Amino acid sequence: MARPKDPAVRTQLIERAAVMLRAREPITLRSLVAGTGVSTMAVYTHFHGMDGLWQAVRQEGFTRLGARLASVATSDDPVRDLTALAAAYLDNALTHPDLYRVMFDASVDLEDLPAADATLEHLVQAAGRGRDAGRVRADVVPLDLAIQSWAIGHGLVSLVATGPLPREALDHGPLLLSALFTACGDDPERARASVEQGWHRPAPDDEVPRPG
Amino acid sequence: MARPKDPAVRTQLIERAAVMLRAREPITLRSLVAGTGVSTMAVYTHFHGMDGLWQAVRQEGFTRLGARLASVATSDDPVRDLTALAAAYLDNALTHPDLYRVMFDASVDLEDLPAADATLEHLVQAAGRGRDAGRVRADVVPLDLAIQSWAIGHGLVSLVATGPLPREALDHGPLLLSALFTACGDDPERARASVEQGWHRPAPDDEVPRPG
DNA sequence: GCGCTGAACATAGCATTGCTATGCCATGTA
DNA sequence: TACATGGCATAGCAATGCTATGTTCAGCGC
Repeated sequence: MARPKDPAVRTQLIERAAVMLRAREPITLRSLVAGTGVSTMAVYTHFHGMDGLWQAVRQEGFTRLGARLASVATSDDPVRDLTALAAAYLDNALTHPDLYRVMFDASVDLEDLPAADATLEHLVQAAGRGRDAGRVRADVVPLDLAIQSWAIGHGLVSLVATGPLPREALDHGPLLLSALFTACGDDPERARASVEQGWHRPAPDDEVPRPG
Repeated sequence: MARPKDPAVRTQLIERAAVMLRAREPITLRSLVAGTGVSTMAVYTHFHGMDGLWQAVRQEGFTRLGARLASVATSDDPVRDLTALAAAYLDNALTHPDLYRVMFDASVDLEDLPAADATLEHLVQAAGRGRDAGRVRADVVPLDLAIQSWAIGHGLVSLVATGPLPREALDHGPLLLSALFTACGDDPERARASVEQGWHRPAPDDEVPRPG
């Protein structure tokens, strides 16, 4: 009955926005559609304006983060796994700092909550396995432990990626995590060993040439 | 030799920007100077443009945060004090969420680093007293403990103030802090008691009517 | 198979944005 | 008191997000 939207246009614009974000190019309505062959109106048919585009970009950021976390293999050591998830979280944020900032800097509106929850779910699963394995006390709610791990990871990486702390501050991660796991009932030395196994120093930023 | 700048204009503009930020009004060059009696050029003579204004607003945010932290009384229990500083940090961020976002959301440029360091210094002092009092091990570097406390506080409050977590997530603060202090050598029960004394539930947001 | 409907898309123009060029004038110095 | 210098006001610029209007093309009834 009418001409259908081209889904490729939507993904193309999101992808291009992500690329421009990474290249530190300012993302304006006109610069976004320049070179794509579509006009500015496409942004309005697909996203209802620039706000909707940013929301879609945030969604894409959470999707990629979810994929990154899903790629973390689960082992028979849930504490190690939870640490590895936190490390992957940091790594993702440092690899895509601009995308990460868009995800969390702007006020997260209600539309984004499910995406954020899906991210958290990965941590909740690992925390649950930690409880099942007896590594943390039975009265520890997996969601709580997940949130606590998230707060540590987010606090560290946001102070480093877009904040005042130098990159070395990330080295505080293992101590903070093992402190948390110990407080939740794990044996201190065992927690420390698991964290050391799961932790890996985040990779340095990809070098992206600035425009101009 | 020439007409001196009026310092009152500068503080007036910063103050007005903070008020507008709090009222969630969009801060534009023209809306900022509207009603002040000064023209748009004042922003350029005093701040060299809007970027400089935002920088000054960030500076003001750090200044107020520093004043808030300075108002935290020191006691004979450094662990309690460090907790109270963290609680004051959260309280400040929740009382001025928009100012807090401006402080940390935008890339912190080099000009802002001294202000951020001054904030951190309050925590470093308390951490140092904690070490002097033997509450944490002698090999714990005060700066490290301060950064770790900061990461916990910032992670929690930024996920709550401008992020996806509900306000109740702040209740994880005591556990995270006491876990940290315990990991740094304090007696677990003693740490828990000190944290409980220093912690106070942040006050709810001031109700500010939205424009329009 | 054909014309109609209606949504996707292109074009053009709007108000508003941050910024700059220019002129005026107050103020400290000589 | 005359001058020079920099703060401040005015006006206008390019660029921004958005909307009004026109054009085109996919899908349905006959």
